[in-house]
Amino acid sequence: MPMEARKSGRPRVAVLSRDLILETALKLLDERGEQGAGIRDIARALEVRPSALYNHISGQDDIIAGIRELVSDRIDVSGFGNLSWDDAVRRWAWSYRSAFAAHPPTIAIMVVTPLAPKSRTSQMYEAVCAGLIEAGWPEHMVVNLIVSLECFILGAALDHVAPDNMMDPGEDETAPNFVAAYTARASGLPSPEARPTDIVFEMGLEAMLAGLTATFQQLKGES
Amino acid sequence: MPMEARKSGRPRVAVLSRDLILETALKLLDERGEQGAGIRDIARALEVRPSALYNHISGQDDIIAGIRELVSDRIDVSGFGNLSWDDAVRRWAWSYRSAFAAHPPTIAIMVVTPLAPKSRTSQMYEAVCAGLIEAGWPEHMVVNLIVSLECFILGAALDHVAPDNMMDPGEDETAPNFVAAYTARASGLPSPEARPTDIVFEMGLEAMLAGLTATFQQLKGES
DNA sequence: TCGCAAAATGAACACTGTTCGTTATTGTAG
DNA sequence: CTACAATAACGAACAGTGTTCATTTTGCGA
Repeated sequence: MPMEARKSGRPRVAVLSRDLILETALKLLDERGEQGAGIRDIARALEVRPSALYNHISGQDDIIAGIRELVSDRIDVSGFGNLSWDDAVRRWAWSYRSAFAAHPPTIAIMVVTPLAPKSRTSQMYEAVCAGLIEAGWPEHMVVNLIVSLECFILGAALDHVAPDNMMDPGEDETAPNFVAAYTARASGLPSPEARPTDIVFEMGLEAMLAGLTATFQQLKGES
Repeated sequence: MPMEARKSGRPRVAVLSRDLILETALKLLDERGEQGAGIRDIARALEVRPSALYNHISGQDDIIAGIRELVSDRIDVSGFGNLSWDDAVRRWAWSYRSAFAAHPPTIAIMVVTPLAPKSRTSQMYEAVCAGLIEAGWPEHMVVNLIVSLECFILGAALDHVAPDNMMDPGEDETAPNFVAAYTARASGLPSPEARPTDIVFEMGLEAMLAGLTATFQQLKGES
């Protein structure tokens, strides 16, 4: 750990690598959120100059795409092939939400960044596809099913990082039904430390799975 | 429309207003997307200096929050009180997705920005709450129901602005099921110009509504 | 050993959102 | 009507962002 200024020129021992940069970025995201994980923050944490990072990554978008890969590793696909398809989806969905809720910036980028072939994210999709096809879902429906679940999951991940009271209507006398419903919601929580976002996620996921299960049984009934 | 440089000091006729700034920002977002709608872009479009905007808005976050209000106006709540609750939700959800898909930046901010009392967004929630409560949904469940639908809608809005081929696995031989499912999806489109995101949205929404309808009927059966 | 490539620092760029001083005009109170 | 405070524009500059490119130093392969 050098206490003096590092010399210009190639170091004797490599200081940086792509993986190190990505792991540092993810760590900063975890600790400080989006605002504390910029190029300069990462460079400072690694005790190099910001421009040194560009020898290993092409830019900030590259960092975010790499973080996405790291986060994808946290998505639990172990249920597919071992549990019923809907239980496997439950496990996948909860772990998926949890993985991305910790890193909101990756959500917007993930939705917009083309998938790199042979990436970890690609392998995650492979496991889910294989599980659903094996369970009996028609091939042409599987990707749509995954994406629609993902829409819900990613929206829910964003919801999970928002403050719990951000939808509080206060004492708005122009919105009496909204106020009453919001108040009633708080008194309907199973326990004081329960997060509303967990209730929302379970409600939405179970509704989707119930609907998909009905579709699935209809398809089985037709064949 | 002055052809010469505007003088320093208060103008004889007001040049700016909060509404004008917000409408211009929304227009730029529509035309150029997020990258073409910054403070300097708005100022340039209105032929003033960037700092002049700060007499009417507190900052960029304020602009985005204002845009959110304008976009909320485009959400169609007319079905509530006039249609069955699930048909009203369908109309709301499709218009909601459409309104926000055009302005991705507002999604991230909306999820994180506390709701201002008596705002248009608040009125939108009031209409939805009133409709669902009138239809018979228990008060304590209504907000959770709305938020879970919103999670899906906002995720789907993000999905809708992404390129259609961003999930293309190409010829990845390590992901055969994924490749097969992706290929089969393309051949399963109802028409060549159909957007996959519309299929996804309908599939997910209908699944959620089917599940919620089952829950609703269960609640009615219990009472 | 030599030459080229890699990887670090250094210097600077273009751009962002924002603050605050100056200028010119309006609005309000006496 | 006058004086002063408030308003709203421009001007100048700030702090911060991601990035490029030149220079320096070292590793690696032939």
